[in-house]
Amino acid sequence: MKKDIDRRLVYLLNVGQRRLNRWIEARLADKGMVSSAQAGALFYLARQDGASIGELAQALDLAASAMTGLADRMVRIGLLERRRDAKDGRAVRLHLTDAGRAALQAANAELAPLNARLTDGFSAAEIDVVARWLRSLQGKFEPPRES
Amino acid sequence: MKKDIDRRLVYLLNVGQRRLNRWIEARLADKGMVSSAQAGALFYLARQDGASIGELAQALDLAASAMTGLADRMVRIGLLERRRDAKDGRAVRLHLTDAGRAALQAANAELAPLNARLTDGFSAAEIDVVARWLRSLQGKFEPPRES
DNA sequence: GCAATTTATTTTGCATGCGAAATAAATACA
DNA sequence: TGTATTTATTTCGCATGCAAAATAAATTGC
Repeated sequence: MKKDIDRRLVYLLNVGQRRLNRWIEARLADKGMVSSAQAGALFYLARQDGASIGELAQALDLAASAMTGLADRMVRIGLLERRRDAKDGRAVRLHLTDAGRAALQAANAELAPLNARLTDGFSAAEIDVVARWLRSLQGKFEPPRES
Repeated sequence: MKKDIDRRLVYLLNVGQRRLNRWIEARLADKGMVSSAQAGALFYLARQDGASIGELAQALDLAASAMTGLADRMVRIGLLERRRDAKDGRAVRLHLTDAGRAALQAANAELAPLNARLTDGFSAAEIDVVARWLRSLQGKFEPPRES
């Protein structure tokens, strides 16, 4: 296990994230619900209905092309509606459908206990450290600028 | 931002992991190197050459089918060799090729400063908390048993 | 010894995410 | 005004990862 030292955090982060995601997916899929990525989009649209692809991509830290695909699938299964922006013909605005709102409620309910589980066994101070570390990654591993 | 409270850690973990991964990929890809997932397999095989698909899947916390695919691609580009186990005809043992060993060295060198960057700005005690938290996810979000 | 079961891996089909190149609409500027 | 550039999104091809079903080689139990 000694050789792992240099990649310990990378490894733990990778595995942790994947484990959590798998767990969420399994939990939601059991009940025929929306996936984890889709839930993220629903959560955001709940607050900002009509957000554009670009806005969502930025909020979820996704490449625009990934957001297009995610939106595609969500439109296909009836959770969202695409509407061309009237003022700016390039932009696409996404709107929750009734089914989307229902899915959001369901996912919200199913995932409500999640945060408690994530913080279980750690003090508030410790969770602060964890959150600060996770946030620090965003600055440290900024996508390379291309301007 | 208030509504985000319930998913803050999920979100930070997701974004943090993806940022880090993107950064690593970009760094390695620039120099025509191996991907992040492939580097993980190389690292493991460096210590356990001849490990089976199953052993690697377990070590990297991947589904067996994902490991098959990863090995496929690595064999295809000449980093690994597949050899049927002589004693157990079901098992496949993976071996580093010379190209694989070279790629490992290169990736090792390129990623050496990574751990320092990951811990930068945090005390050893804080990093311990982070590591403990990340490890705790593995127990809390264990894949559902099916026995 | 051999049918039933277990174990290791593969195949298939899909979602997610990325980067690079292509489109299309708006804006700048000459 | 009309061309050049910028901006928003999409398309394409690919890697990664998962779950479920299929294969194939051991192993168990009788």
